[in-house]
Amino acid sequence: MQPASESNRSRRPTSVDVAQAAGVSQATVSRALSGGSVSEATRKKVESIASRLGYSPNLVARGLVTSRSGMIGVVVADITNPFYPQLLEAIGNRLADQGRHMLLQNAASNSEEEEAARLLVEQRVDGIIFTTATSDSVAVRELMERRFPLVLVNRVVVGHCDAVEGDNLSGTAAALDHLVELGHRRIGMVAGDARASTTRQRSQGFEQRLAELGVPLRLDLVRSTNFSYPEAFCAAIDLLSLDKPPTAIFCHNDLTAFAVVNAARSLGISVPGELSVIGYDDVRESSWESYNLTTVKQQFQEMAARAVDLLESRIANPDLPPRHTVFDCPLIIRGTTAPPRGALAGKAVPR
Amino acid sequence: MQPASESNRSRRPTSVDVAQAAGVSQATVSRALSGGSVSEATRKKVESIASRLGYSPNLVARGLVTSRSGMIGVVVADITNPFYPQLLEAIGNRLADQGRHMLLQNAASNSEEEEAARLLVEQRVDGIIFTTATSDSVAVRELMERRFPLVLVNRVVVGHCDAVEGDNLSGTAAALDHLVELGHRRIGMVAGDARASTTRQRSQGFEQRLAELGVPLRLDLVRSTNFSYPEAFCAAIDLLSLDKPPTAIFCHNDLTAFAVVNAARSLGISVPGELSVIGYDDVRESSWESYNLTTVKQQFQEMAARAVDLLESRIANPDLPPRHTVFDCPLIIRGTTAPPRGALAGKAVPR
DNA sequence: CTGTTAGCGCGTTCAA
DNA sequence: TTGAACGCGCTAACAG
Repeated sequence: MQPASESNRSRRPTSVDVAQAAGVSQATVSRALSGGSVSEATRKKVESIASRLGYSPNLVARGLVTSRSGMIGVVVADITNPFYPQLLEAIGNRLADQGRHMLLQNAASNSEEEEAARLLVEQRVDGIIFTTATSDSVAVRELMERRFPLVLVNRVVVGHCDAVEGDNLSGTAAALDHLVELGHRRIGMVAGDARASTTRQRSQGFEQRLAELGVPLRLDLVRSTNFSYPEAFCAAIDLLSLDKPPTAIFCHNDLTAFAVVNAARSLGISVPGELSVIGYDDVRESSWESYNLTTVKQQFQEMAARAVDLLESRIANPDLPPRHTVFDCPLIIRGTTAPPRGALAGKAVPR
Repeated sequence: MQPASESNRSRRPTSVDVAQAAGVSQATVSRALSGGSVSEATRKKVESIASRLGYSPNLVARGLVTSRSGMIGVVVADITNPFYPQLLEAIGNRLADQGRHMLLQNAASNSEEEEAARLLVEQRVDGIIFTTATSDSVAVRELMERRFPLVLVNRVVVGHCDAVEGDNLSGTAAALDHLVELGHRRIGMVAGDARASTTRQRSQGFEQRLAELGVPLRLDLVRSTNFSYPEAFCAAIDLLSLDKPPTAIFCHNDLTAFAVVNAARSLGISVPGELSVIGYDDVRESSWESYNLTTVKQQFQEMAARAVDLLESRIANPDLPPRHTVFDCPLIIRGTTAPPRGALAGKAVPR
């Protein structure tokens, strides 16, 4: 039934095929389809033939010529942490607006990050967004030296590099102000990976603000994690099993805050009755009734948009000076914070 | 300080550069670095020079020759639904094992799905994993006609195509058996998008099993959603505000089950005391204390691994007959299901 | 084992 | 406005 004439069934048509069918040169097809100067008549003809043949340009071949792939690499640390999907959604939307695509790499460890960066470079992405760079990140350092377009989200490293991040010091300060105002004096912390700049800044903000508030820093109430749920859960169990457990715990992200809340519940400790918990990020789940988490908000949309814009301008002009944008981190007070049991709500009773 | 001799600072070295430095032909470099037959001596020499120059092959150029990009496109419906990150993690790991990379596209609507597919094809991915295909998916149909390598995860469409999915009928049946056993008779359902095969199968299983169990199907207790949290939350408020609300609700995924639990809590309705809830997927969050959700488990790891394997073999041999793998969906009983208030735990009291 | 040659599909000169 | 020719960086065939 089918005409035997179509010799190459599964081969995708190329611009040469379109050119032959249209009776023009391949160069004319190229111009017609990408806005070059051609007569209106030939443009019409080429376009109609192209769509009839189901032609779509081969971006690989185009990339080889233009040395621009149209792809942006994005490296995340742990895609199952809800922070990243929500950030990725924002980044992806912004990239799509610009006709770009996202090559995603999950990189849990530093070595995986290097591997991810290598792959992205080999795939000739036009730029990379890192959301995972730790201070000892070899990959980032090497790319910077090569002047490869990249931007760090939620991280900074030594040396100068385009970056967007939240104001971790003031965000942490706001969280502590709230807790101390409520009357808490035994404040614990579930920290993230010490090599991440967010961890360092939030830990520093923690110490600093406690000092300013005249509240003792209790290092025995501080635990390090890798930002993951399981480690935070264990850390919380550990803290809550102390003879004198903290009355409040400040967590370096919402995921670990969830773990702390759940650990408390598993021990029959009520939140916020017996334990106050504060997270960081304000992922969507935090606002849902089951957690109703008091947390420090990161402005996802704005950070993502800014990161993409920074990268875009960096690709267009690699000689720009490094730029660094810091976003506000407002405290969102919800239901996991309350005065400590038996406290008189801090030093002052509101008039 | 720097020698002025390096004329082209920012240009990446090519295999020609390596060849010149090593005093061999470019073809030899290519062979040496990709396991061709060369003498051990020249291989050593080429490798050392390549790493000294910081050479890494241009995968775009390689792709143009081999017409294989090494990339797999993955299309998801809503990356903020925790089901997808957990599936993506598994897919990504499996792909990485095979030296491939993942080009991610978020496609909320059907038109976005077509756009996503078009982009992936233009980028010359070697194959596509769809996790979103609805029955009226034009994109999938077109790709199938072109015999483009693709596999559907958690979905099937009319026509034959490689696919992996859970056993939705038996999974749903197990959920209903559990509810009816507990004594529930007014069972509601928060369904997903009617165009998704999972929705159709789970709805069909719902009707079918209720009939088999002799429990009346109450269509007034059924609501459709787009699988999202906000729609499910509204649907739950709606159902729970009825004069005679359901005593149990079966949800088409965990995300909507979370919404139902939270909606109940926002109305002061206790779960499972006054309302039993069952989800579908068994995402990690379901097992955490705050939800402790009874749910039907999908076997992420296995489904992801199988999907990648199917795609890999399809790429290697496009003429394979279509294959369809169905995974068991065991019921995981946790804390959101209990007998309805005042019930005598079903028809029979165990001996 | 190695060098030479020929493309992969496209964008981009240079002439006409 | 259009066509011919070239080359992006690489792999694969073919000689030697």
